[in-house]
Amino acid sequence: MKLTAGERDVLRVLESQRRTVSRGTMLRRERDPADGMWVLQSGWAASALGMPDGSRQITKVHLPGDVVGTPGGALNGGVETVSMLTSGIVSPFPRSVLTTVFRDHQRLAALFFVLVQVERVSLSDRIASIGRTDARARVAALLLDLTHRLRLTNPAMEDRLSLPMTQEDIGDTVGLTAVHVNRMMRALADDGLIARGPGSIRLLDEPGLARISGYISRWSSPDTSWLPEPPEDA
Amino acid sequence: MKLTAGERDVLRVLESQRRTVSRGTMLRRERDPADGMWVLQSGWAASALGMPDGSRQITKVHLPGDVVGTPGGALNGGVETVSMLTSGIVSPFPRSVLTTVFRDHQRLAALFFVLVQVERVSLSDRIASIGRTDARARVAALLLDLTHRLRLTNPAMEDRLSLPMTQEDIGDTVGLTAVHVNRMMRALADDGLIARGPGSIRLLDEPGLARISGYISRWSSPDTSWLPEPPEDA
DNA sequence: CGGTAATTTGAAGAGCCTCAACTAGGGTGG
DNA sequence: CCACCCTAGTTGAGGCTCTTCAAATTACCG
Repeated sequence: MKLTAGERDVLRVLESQRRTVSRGTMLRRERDPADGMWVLQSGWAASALGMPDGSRQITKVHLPGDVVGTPGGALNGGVETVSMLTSGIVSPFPRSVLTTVFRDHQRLAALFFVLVQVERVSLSDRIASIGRTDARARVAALLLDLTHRLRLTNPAMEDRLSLPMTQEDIGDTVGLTAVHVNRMMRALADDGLIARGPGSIRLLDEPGLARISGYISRWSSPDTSWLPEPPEDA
Repeated sequence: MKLTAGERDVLRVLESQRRTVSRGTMLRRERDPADGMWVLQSGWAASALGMPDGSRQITKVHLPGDVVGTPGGALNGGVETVSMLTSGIVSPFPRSVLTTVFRDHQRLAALFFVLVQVERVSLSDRIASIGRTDARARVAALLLDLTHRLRLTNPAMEDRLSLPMTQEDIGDTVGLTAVHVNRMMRALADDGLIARGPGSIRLLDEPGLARISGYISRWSSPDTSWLPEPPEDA
């Protein structure tokens, strides 16, 4: 789909401001007032909920190119803690831009709608993974999910996944303890499904991983046939 | 927030068609072509994913008034199976209406965007519940969630929750077996947190339920301050 | 090169599942 | 009108998965 000049202008505004953030930086804390979203230019981030007992659940791992903190665009209270898993660069996506988009760039607005739907499906898949599959399958599903998403922006990527998450992070994402994540990674390696290096993992048998995890790639191009026509450019 | 005459017209079109459906009816199956969404006029429905081993995970329980099958509005393939938990009435929400809304009713489009964000937050909460709390807490959180949502449309509702889900349904929602759901309901009753009747439940101690489940009500009114102005009516 | 964070491994126990049997209700057909 | 059946709920026993706690090893960073 080709963007019009006007649409490109809007998106370019978003990249005008860039903020370098280090690992562990919290872009927003739960209950903070929500003032907008971010575009993650580089680095990995995570949205997480804190539990009363002190543990946390990562609800979404954000990769470069993702729009981060989308609930902050539309909802008042900050619902999730957004923090950097690695150092990186973020561009603020203020609410005012969202207003402009919905007012003047209908097609772009519809695209954002699609974007959130894709996120929604992704969350549904994680619920199914955590709720109905065992530990090994959950870890496998996460590895496949990250790999497929990274391939979208880097088609050259092969079977090597550079994974800047600690086993604690992984556990917080798939609902396991770090200790058990460690055992499951070992199990996957013992079964020849993956090979582990420092800070990276090779997926030796993607069909095998998909089989044990029930993973289905949903990252094909979404439907854009229903989008309204963009307004004429000046 | 007051809707304009034009906006009301669009929404009224959605209610023009009504289809009566019985319990168990599948509005859409996974992988079916997705042709749109529905407005659930009455009855309860569920969106679910089927797992390779034959089990299923309910990703969302839909109550009267909900827009059901939102991914089908924006995405091509049907990703979830949508089925009726009770008999009820649904109104089709075809994609073409979504196109119209985004083209001619910017503020309404933004409202839909907010709606999906609310859904997204709800899914995040369930992930945290399933991933990081024990069985009793998960059941308690579900009961509270349903109660709070029903109160939005029926403020007169007190502590009695009419619950037309089987224990199997509940288990599929919170990631447990029906057998264990049964034990947890009994435990909640033994602790004086709930009282069980046939087809309904009384929440005797909502603060207590909230405490053990870590449940936080997010169903306060969403932020609408950022919405663009609606177009002038003719 | 020292100190801290992250990973790894073991042992024991808790939580949830599986299997199985039994009960209660609600509808249907004889 | 009752016998029957099918679904849903209930309860018990045993086992497996995952957690917890603890300690040792390795990697990383200043």
